[in-house]
Amino acid sequence: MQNKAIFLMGPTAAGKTAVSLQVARRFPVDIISVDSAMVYRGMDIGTGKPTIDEQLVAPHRLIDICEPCETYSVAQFCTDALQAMHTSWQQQRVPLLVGGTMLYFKALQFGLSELPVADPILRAQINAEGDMHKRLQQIDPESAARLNPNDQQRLQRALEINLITGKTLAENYAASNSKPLPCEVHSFAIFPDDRVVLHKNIAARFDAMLHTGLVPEVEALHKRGDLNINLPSIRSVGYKQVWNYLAQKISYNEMREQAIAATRQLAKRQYTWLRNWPAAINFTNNPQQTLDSISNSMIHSIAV
RNA sequence: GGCCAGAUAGCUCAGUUGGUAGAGCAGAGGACUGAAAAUCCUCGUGUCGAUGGUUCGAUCCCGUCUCUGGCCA
Repeated sequence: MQNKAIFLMGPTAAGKTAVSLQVARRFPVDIISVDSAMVYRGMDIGTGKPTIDEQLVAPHRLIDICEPCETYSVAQFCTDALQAMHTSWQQQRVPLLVGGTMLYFKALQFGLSELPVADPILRAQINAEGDMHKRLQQIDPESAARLNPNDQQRLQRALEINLITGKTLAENYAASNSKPLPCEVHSFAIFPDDRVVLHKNIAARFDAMLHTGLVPEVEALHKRGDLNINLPSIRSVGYKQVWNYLAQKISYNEMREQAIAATRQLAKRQYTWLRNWPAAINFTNNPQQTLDSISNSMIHSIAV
């Protein structure tokens, strides 16, 4: 029998967790988180992590797998997710991949090229030398033309790959065959039809996070001493704004407004991914649709 | 009640020595190969508070009114 997997995608605050738990109550699935922020330990409230009780409904993978001082990555995710999926298949269970980190979904399903891992020392060097766009023009004009001179992050990465491999980005892409996911994928996406509804949900959800102790949670991270605003963990939505509030750079009210706005912007980028998703998606976009009917169609799709 | 300062984009404000206006934020769309909840690109017509007057022409000058701050009573 062909291995199968379910993808459940959707913008933040769309209700993915509730749907995944409903499916888990009715079908033997392992829930694999596809979320670049839930991987960090100690970041629970702000990432909307399933609670301890919720995590008991079904096995949850790729949650709390690294420290906030570490840097997780797409490539690491692909390795970890694939391993978790194999475990599920061995146990005759179906992996249910749930999350909103769309690059992770894409890389997992369609594969990544084999490229060198990030090298912090080399990156620091690249930064110190400055004028990344000009440098890239000299060694990889094609990539330099494609990248915006202001996109420091991608320019840095392109230079890094060049310096390590001695080859251009295109040459690297061509040289390696990216491996697509070796299974049948059933993709679902949920999101409110009405953006106003989503925006309301986002604001209500952030206020709920504040009520349940987001500020003390970030305060604990702040006090550790080994974290800073440049880390991927602390830069994530909500954490960054509370961090700035604790550093007395913004007021409580500004923190709240900015965090909610940042969440909306995140959701907007997630909508862009979903609209242009390269594979067929079973859109489940009616906000009135019950958990039961959504989970029904998901279970039905793999049961046949 | 008197005096002063405001009233311009959803918000905060800039500006026009009189020729109907522009930034930041928010918002919308897009890109996306080891930081991706990141990073980056594109998009700005709004009775310039209301109403009279001066003027070829007023959001800008003058009068009156309304509202909001502040000060004096």
